Amino acid sequence: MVRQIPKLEDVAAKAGVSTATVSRCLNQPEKVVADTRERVMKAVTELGYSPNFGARALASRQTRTIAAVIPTMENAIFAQGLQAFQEELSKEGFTLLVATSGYDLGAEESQIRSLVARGADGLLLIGHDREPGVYEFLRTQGVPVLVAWAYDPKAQTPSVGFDNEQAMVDMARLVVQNGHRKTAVLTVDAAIDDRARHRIVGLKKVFKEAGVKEPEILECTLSITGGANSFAKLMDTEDRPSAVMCLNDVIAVGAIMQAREMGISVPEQVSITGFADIELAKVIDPALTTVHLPHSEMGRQAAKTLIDMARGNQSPESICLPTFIQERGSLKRLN
Amino acid sequence: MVRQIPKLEDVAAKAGVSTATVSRCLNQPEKVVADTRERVMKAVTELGYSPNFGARALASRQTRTIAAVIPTMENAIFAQGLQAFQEELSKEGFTLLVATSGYDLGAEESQIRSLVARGADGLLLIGHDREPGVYEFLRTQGVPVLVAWAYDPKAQTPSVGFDNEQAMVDMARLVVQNGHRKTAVLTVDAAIDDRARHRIVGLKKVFKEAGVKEPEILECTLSITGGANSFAKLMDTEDRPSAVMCLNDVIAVGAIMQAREMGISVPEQVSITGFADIELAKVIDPALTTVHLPHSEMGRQAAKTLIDMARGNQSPESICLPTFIQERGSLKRLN
DNA sequence: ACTTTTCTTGTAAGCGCTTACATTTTCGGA
DNA sequence: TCCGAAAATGTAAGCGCTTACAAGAAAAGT
Repeated sequence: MVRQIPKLEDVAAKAGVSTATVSRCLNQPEKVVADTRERVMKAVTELGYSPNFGARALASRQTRTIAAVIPTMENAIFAQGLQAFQEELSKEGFTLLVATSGYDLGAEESQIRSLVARGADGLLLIGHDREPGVYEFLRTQGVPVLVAWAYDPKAQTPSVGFDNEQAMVDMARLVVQNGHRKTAVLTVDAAIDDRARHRIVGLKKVFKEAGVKEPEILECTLSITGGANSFAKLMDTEDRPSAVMCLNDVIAVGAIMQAREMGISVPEQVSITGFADIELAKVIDPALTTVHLPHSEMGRQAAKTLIDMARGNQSPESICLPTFIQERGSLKRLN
Repeated sequence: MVRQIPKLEDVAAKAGVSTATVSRCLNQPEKVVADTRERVMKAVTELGYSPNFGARALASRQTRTIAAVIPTMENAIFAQGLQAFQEELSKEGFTLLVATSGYDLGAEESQIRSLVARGADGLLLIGHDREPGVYEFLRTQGVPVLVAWAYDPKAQTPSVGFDNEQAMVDMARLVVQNGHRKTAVLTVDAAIDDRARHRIVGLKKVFKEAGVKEPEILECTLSITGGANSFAKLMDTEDRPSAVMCLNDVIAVGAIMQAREMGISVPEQVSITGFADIELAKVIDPALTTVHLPHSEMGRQAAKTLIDMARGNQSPESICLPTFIQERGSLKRLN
């Protein structure tokens, strides 16, 4: 004999009120007089009642669920931000639906569609780059979308992030000021990644202004191994760069490990810089000079903004959070 | 003028069939003759129809959603497993709802309740330790629960994980075989963490068998800083241990960094071991000798089992995955 | 050709909740 | 004490989908 899951009606019967009153107790308690409210809440507790999600979503046309599609959970890049995002959502009574795309635009699109079909009240995406059709789809579905990890006030989609270009300008300046003239860049595939592209724009600008030869740019997969392999290729030349700017901490860590492997000392023989300032950056030896990103703050602000949007705010302000250079030991001043 | 989101009825009208037929096309296409099916699918595409989640959940009493409550996303401990878990779910058409507890039992319980209220078809939890009331609640709600990161065939709740005790037995044996006689253990709060407790049981057993003095056990918070602080305390004595066994890679990394800070060389002056084999373990110098865990496999198997349970399999088999010692450089053989 | 069986499709009754609107109760003021 | 406004509660109509059952069409026997 299966014990039935109690429904609103059961609570109503037990408390001797109508279902409407029970519903009000749960959703707008101030509209119910204290006496009845207590009676109802007692019945709720005794029955162990918990509202049916589907019914609630159907009737109220909202799920109090926010979805996020991130490239990956495996490396720490997005973890801290996502954690803060989730915590903030949770505080506001929202739950988080997560999917990963593995940096594949097609996979991302199908995840987006699936999550939207799941009734997400809002969607968090990383970066602006994706097929226009996706935005079109989202518009017809009426799902609020927010982009994180980027800041572009001109874009259609609001964003909560930081200025990738400026952040890289800062880093490139530091590298140039430290006397580096022959440099190289290790990046992920910039064709499908607006953040990487903006960073590259920023650093090229600096090199141009400073009248320094543009760095060689090498793409690699986003993993320690990817960084290591590309770094090895880079060092396998006569005329080695004195500084390798990695557009991502994970890649930078791969580079440092490969340097160690090859017996190249960092930063004495080659300087290496990162981007993101994740936990790994402090653990690697030498610790990484990198661009510090406001991970948690970004996650929190994104959650707030998205909830705001889910509640009906059509045109939220994009937010640009500050970044700064976290100097550690992997960048050396040239004499 | 807001463009209305199309519903099943609209598709039915456009295709000239009943709503039931459309529903069948979507859910059991083999029950509809090819000709009509094509017509319906065409209408679906043209209208850009996507079923309403709430209505579907209400009518079919399932959400095709699986929830996971993990201690944290910030450090990499659970990330890899969670990623694999999500990927497997996604393959089967399920979506993942995530929440974090911050290693707080109370927070975990409220997250569990919230996720269950969200209509999760199944729930993944880390470790067995929690209030009986939680299990009671889950039972009355009829939500299938699976425990990961542990394996206990005797427990009520099925599990997909590994033998924490045996894994630590292996590590402790190795430490003892390497000639260490004075050792210490750095662990998280074992009172609320069955995994840590089992690991401790395992290592104590080994020391007892070997007739070696039991290690001093020190608790610390689960973070690099936590590990570093406790390690410092440990080293701040006359009679330092020759090996510090950390029940977690994150703590071990903190210990190694602190050792570096204090000018204590690892493993020459003190050996350090970890547990989990996350990315950090390879990055830290010296690389960590640690217990390798089948993160991805565990995530995948957990997803499969949980989906199976959500589909009605009442009593799935618990799964015990193998672990092994990954030797790197942080454990030294004493002469 | 006609009946029986098997497929397809349609009809309509919910699923459990929210909420506009109707009704009843409460309460202050004359 | 009575009246009207305001507050509290109730009534009932959906929300958009699934699915048991009914009905009609096609296939298979006889």
